[in-house]
Amino acid sequence: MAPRTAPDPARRSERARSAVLAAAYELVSEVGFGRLTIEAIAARAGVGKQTIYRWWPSKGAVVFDAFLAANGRQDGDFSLPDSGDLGADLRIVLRLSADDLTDPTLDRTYRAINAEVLGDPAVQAEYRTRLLDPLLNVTRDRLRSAREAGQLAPDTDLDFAVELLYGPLYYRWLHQLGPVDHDFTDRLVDAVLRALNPPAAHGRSGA
Amino acid sequence: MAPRTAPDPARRSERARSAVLAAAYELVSEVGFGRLTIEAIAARAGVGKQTIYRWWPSKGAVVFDAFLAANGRQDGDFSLPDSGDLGADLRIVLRLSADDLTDPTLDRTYRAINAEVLGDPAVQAEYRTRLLDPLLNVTRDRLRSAREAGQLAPDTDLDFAVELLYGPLYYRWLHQLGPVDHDFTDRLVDAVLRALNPPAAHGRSGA
Amino acid sequence: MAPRTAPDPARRSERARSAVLAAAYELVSEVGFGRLTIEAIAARAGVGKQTIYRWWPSKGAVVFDAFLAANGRQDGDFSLPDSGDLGADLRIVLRLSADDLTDPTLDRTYRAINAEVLGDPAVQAEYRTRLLDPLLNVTRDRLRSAREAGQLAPDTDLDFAVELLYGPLYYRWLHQLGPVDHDFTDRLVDAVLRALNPPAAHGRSGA
Amino acid sequence: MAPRTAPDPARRSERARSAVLAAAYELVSEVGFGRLTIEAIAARAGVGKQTIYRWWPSKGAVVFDAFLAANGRQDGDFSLPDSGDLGADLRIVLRLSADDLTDPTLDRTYRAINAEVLGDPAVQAEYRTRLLDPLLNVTRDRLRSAREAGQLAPDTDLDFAVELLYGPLYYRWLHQLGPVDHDFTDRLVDAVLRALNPPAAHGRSGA
DNA sequence: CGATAAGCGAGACGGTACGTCAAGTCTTGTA
DNA sequence: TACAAGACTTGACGTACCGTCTCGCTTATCG
Repeated sequence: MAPRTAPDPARRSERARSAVLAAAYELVSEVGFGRLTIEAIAARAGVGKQTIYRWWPSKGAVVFDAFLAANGRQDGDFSLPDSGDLGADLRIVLRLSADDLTDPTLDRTYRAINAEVLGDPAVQAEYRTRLLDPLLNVTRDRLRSAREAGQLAPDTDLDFAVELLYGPLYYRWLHQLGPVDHDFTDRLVDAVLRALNPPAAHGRSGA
Repeated sequence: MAPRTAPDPARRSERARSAVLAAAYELVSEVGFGRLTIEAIAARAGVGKQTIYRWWPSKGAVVFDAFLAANGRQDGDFSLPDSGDLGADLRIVLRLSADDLTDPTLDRTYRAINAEVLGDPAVQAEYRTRLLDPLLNVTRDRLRSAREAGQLAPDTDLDFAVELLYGPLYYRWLHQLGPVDHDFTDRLVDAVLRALNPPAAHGRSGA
Repeated sequence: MAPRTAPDPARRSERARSAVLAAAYELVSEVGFGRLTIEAIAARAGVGKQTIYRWWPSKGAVVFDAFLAANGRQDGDFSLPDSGDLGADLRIVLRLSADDLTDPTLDRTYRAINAEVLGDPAVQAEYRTRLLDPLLNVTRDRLRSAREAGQLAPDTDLDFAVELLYGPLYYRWLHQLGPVDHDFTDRLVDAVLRALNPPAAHGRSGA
Repeated sequence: MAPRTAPDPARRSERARSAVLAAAYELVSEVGFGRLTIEAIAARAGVGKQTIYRWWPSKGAVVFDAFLAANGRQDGDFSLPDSGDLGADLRIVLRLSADDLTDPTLDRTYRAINAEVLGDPAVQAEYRTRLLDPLLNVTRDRLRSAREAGQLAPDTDLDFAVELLYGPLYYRWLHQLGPVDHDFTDRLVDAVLRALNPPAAHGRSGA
C-alpha cells in the first residue's frame, strides 16, 4: 500500500555508505556544517546524490552518523570506572570530556552538531538518544552506585547532579569563558560533590 | 585603506533600519533561523535587499541586532538587587532568566542566536560583549558584594561561581533535559551556595 | 580540456528546450529584446533558470534559436527558383524578403536580432552562418548559374552583386527610409541588373 | 500646475554637461554600449547621477549627444563637393564614409548607436534627423545638381539612388561581408552610376 | 541459470535564495 | 535652485544547492 517503496537494507552498498560518512566527516571539519552541502558530500564520496537521499533523511543525519562512525560511540560500549572513589572516577570522565572538547577537529565538529541541535528538534532527538543520553546515563549510574554505597545522601537527585556536573563544563566550552582544562574539571568535580553533600556530612568523601 | 567604500552612517535611514529589525524579529520567531531568508526580511520590511547587505554583514548579525533592539539590553542598565540576602537575590535573577528561556518566542530566538554563536566566532564575540558578559558581570558583582560582606569565603573564585550558576541552567534548557522552572532554579541556587560555602562552612570560611 | 564540465546533450529535455524557445519567441515580440529577461522566459516556459543557462550562452542565443526554430531555416532546405529568367527569379526572392521584413512580428524580432548582432561579435557570427549566409549563398548560386548561361558578364563579381541586391533593401528597412514593398524590390532588381550588365549588353534583360 | 518642475536650462552647468559627454564618449568606446552604465558615466564625469537624469531622457540620448559633440555634425555645416564630375564627387564622399566606418573607435560607437536605433523608435527618429538625413540630403542635392546638368535622366528617383549608394556600403560594414575600403566604394559608385545610366546611356540620357 | 528488479553513478530538471549590479528616485548638504 | 554625493526601492542578474526525476549499468536474488 505504501506508494513509496522503502529501500531494501540488504542490498545497501557498504562501499557507498562508508564513502559518504568519510566524505561528510572530512568536509564538516573542513568547511563547517553551515557551508557543507549534500552535493559536495556526494561528489567527494563518488556517489550519486540519490544514494544519500535514499538512506538519510537530512544533512544533519549524515553528519551525525559520520560523527558516530568516526568516534565509535554507536555501540554503547563505554562506561565509567568504579574504583570506589567517586571523586576520582568523576575526575577521570570529566577530564576525558574536556580533552575531547579541546581537540581542534572534535571542537569544530561538536560545535557544528550543537548548532544543528539548536535549530532542528529532530536532530536534537537523535543527539539525545545517540550521544548525550549514553554519557549522562553512565554518569548517573556511577552516582547511583555511590549513593547506594552511602557516599551520597539517599535522596540525592541524580538527574540534577548530572546537570550540575556537565552544565558548567559545557557552558565554559561553548561560550569560551575560560580554558577547558583538567584544573577546571577537577575543581568542578569538587564543587559538585560539595553541593551534593549535606552540611552535616562532615567526614566526607574528600576526607 | 578600506577597499570597499564604507556607507555613511549619517545618511542611514532610520525607517529602513527599524523596519528590518522588526521584520527579522517577527520572522525568526515565526519560521526559525534556519528557514529565515534575507529576501523575506527585505520583503516584510518593505526594504531593498541591498539595504540589508549595506548595513549588516550576515543574516546572523541582523537577527542579533533585532534581538537586542527588541530586548533592550544594549544600554547595560540592568543590575541585580542587593537585599543583603545573597540566596534570595540570586533566586530572583535565575527565575527571571528561566522565565525568558521559557517564553516561546524568546526560546526560539535564543536558540537561533546560540546556533549562530556556535558557527561564527564573530557573532560569538558580539554575543559575549552585548548579551552574555553584561549578565555575568552583574551576577559577579553581586557575588563580590556578598564576599565583601563575609557571606562567601574571601578566596571564592567569582568567575567560577558564575559558571556554576548559569551552566546547569543553560545546559538543561539547551538540551531539554527537564523543565526550566522556578523549582529548578531555586534548587540550583541552593546547590551552588552549598558548593561555595563548604559544609563546615563556619569553621572553613572563618579559617 | 574543457574546464567547465559540459552538459550531456543526450540527456537534454526536449520538453524544456521547446518550451524555452516558444516562450522566448512570444516574449521578444511582446516586449522587445531590450525588455526581455531570462527570468521571464524561464517563468513563461515553466522552466528553471539554470536550464536556460545550461544550454544557451546568452539571451541573444536563446532568441536566436527561437527565431530559427520558428522560421525553419535551420535545415538549409530553401533555394531560389531557376526559371531561366534571372530577373524574374530575383524579383520573387526579394519580394519574399520584403514580405518577411514587413510582417509586424518578424519585423520586431528581426530588429531585436540585428541589434544583438551589432553588439556582440559572437551573435553576429552565428547570425552569419545560420541565417544570412544561407540566403546570400542561394542568391549567389542563382547568379552564378545566370553567369554560366551567359546572361551575366563572365567576370561578374557575385559577392558584390549580392550586396548590391540586399544592401538597399536592408538599408531602407532598417532606417525606415520608405515602404518596403514589391514596387521597391522590383525596381531594385532592375537597377542591379542594369549595374551588372556591361554597357554593350544592348538587347537584353530589360527588353 | 505641473507637479514636476522642469529644469531651468539657463542654470545648467556647462562644466557638468561637457564632462558627461566626454565621459560617455570615452566609455562607450571602451566597454561598448551594452556594458555602459549611467553610474559609470556619472562617476567618470564627477557628476551626480541626478544631473544626468535631469538633462537626458535615456542612456541612448547621452551617448548620442556625446557622439554628435565629438564628431561635430550638429551644425549641418557639411556638404558635398561639386566638381562637375559626379562620379568623382561621389567617390570622395563614399571614401570618407568608409574611412569613418573603419576607424576602430567610430566603428564601435556607430554600432552602439545603430543597435539603439534598432531597439528604440525615439532614438531612431533622432538618429534620422540629426545624423542620417543630413548625409542623405547633401548626397541627394549633389545628385539633383547632376540631374539638372543632364548627367542623369530627368526622371531619376533621387531617393532611390541614394539608397542604392549607401545601402550596400552599410550592409557590408554591418554584417562584415568584406573589407570596407576605397576599392569597394569606388566599385560601388561605378555600379550605381551604371544602374542609373542604362547601357544605351547616350541615347537615353540625351533624350 | 538466465531474467529481472534493485541499488548505484551520473546528472538534468523545476525551484528558491543567494549576493551583486544597476536602474531611476529621493534626500541632504554646499555654493 | 542646480549641483555632488550617495542611500533608497526595485528588479534582474548569473550561481549554488535543494530534493526529485530519469537514465544506463552493475549486481545478486529468485523463478
